[in-house]
Amino acid sequence: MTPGLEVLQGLNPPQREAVETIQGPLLIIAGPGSGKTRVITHRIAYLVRVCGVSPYRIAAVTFTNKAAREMRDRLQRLVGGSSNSLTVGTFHAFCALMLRRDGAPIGLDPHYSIYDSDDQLALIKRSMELADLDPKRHHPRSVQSVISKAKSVLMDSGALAQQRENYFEEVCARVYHHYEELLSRNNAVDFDDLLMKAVQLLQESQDVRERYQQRYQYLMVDEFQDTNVAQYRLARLLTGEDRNICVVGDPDQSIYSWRNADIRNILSFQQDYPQAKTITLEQNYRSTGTILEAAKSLITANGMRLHKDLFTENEPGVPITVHEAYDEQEEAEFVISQISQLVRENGHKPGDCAIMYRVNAQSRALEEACLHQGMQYRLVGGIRFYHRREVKDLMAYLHLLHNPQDEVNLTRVVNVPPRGIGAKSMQELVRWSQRENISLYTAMGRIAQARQQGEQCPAPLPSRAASSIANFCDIVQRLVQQSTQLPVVELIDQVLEDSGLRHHIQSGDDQPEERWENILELRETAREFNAEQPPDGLATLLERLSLVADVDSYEDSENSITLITLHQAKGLEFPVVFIVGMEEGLLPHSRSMDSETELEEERRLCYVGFTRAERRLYLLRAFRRGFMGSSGPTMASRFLREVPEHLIAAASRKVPAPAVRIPAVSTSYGASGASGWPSNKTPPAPPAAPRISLQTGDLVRHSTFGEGVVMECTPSSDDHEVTVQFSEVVGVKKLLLSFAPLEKLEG
DNA sequence: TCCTCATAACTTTTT
DNA sequence: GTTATGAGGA
Repeated sequence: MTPGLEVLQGLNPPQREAVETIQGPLLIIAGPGSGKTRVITHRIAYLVRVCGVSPYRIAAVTFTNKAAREMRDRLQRLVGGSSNSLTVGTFHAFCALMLRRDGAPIGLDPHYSIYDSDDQLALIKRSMELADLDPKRHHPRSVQSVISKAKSVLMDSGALAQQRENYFEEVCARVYHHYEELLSRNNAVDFDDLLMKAVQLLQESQDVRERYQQRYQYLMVDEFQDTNVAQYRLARLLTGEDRNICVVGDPDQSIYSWRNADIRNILSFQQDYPQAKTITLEQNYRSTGTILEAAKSLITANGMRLHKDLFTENEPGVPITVHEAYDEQEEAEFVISQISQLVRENGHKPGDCAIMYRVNAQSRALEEACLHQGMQYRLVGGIRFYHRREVKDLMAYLHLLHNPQDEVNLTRVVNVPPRGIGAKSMQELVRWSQRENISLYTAMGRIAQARQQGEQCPAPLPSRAASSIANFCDIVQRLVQQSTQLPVVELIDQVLEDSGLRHHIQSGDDQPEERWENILELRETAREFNAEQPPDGLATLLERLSLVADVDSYEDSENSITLITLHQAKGLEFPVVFIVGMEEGLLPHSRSMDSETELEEERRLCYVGFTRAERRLYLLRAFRRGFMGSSGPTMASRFLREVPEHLIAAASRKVPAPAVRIPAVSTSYGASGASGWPSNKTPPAPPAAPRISLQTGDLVRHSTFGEGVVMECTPSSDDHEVTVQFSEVVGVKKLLLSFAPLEKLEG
């Protein structure tokens, strides 16, 4: 056999065709569990080992760091050491590096800071002040989203001003203009800029463009359905004459349109490259027949879709379990006890099991249940590590040292820990620096210098404030000097000491141990790639840390179950999957329910959840769910109804219509068993009052109207309106559940 | 200037 | 149930 040809072994015909198609544009539509990553990595291995292409000339861009890392690991195994010279990374990381190395033609200083969305928001608020806008009238967040959206389609403020469609966009364009100026004055770029400026660079500098095009002869784009216009444009710009671009995606798993991902890129691709070959991967290797069929039924409810015919040769497996709990506590307790049972009786490990939910807030009840039942768990995401205050503070110091023009980060740390430079002093200082037309950092430098030379403070500041500022400035200047010489870990230690941050955190009364742990974790991360020493160590560290999400620190552990949002679960797989909160308003989310396209995205999200499961799938809902403090009744998710009845375990019950359970006046049926409640016996302690649950079709008895059938049960403010068909004489009555003397009949 | 307390406002998903 | 903001007092 020709050396290297074993990379073709074990591939099915379409997979093999995808691997062997190396010339020209290629679109791979890859259903869930169809071996997508396998195809990408084997295709790269094929290029390197069979076709003799230098790894240096191959780039693979992904959407998340996690995907990039996984790809890198697999390639390492397939092509060995030379995989190091492959370019594998996220769009953002790729752009950040390109801009740092080659950003000069578009006037970018390589020491630029990268602002995350929080920094972005802070700067937008400042821009709104400059534009004389009342933040109460226009929500900074909405402005942020308009600006970000504009950037994602490569519109600058001028373009937005021209193409505005309403008054609000006009306002945003004004803010955007100030925002652009502030960014450039701070020598900073936001996430969107990384893409937009990279495109700008490639468009405007022929030299840079040609260099990159020559270098990258083969480009692969993973999760293509999640790319936005800027990312697609970037991919096209990187693809030179050879047009060896291969994009892989699944429109049915597009769940990031809110982040301006544009499924239409797939259509554009076919238009832009009419000669492109399309290969569809339809065989699923992951899930049981039952799970796949449920997922297929669900997704066919969506309108516009690219046709796909998924199939599997796997066993049908066990039916899907649908469980209806009373509230989220019971839901959580059920899930955890179910997992314990699977571990005891079915030979599963806790690590096989994942619980997925729509919003992070849902993890709380699950965590409590884990604690309660002594189950180890790993929470993915949540309050993100890099968003924690102490972590952001330390990061802000590091950013400041690397880029002293960065006023967002300067402002953030100037009084952390408190050193007597309050809002008032800063306001004065800003005003003075503007009059003098110098940056904040320079202004501070002047004050410090005057002080050293025993001169009077040049700025109109109280002497106390002036000396605090001079002090702070001395510290920062000293650290800036050290930043180019010390390895990053030592620099971090120095910062922690000199700034007083360590003392501040450790002596604070807000969970000092935990916060210090977080600092140490950051320090540990820095130590891990300490191999990259100064002078570039700090830049690399900042770049990486600015672009990582927490999924990256995700590690398998066979003793812990996984708690994860549906979004983050994309790309993962688990033998056992629980999806909780299958309720209208949660999944689909209430903010997506009034638009058909958004609703379809919710359905795709649900589909992503279903297709993560290999062997067992559990769908859960609660009749009542806590909602910002108070709790209220819920309606079953329409997605539950889209799962064919015959795939669901007989023991579990499926709700065809809204059902509620609230305290009732009638007590005649006593214990909870009588209400037809699922058999698990864990009603949480407090609810002493008997409860009644009604759903369409239930038989009830009313003290005056007699027996009837429930037609409908809808929640109204604090109560429930029940429509009941009584005898022909009585007719249909609408009743309020809390007042009506209703009693549920079994049968 | 800084800290405490109260109030409001808000929660989708993330590079 | 949370976190961001504001007023008022030390």
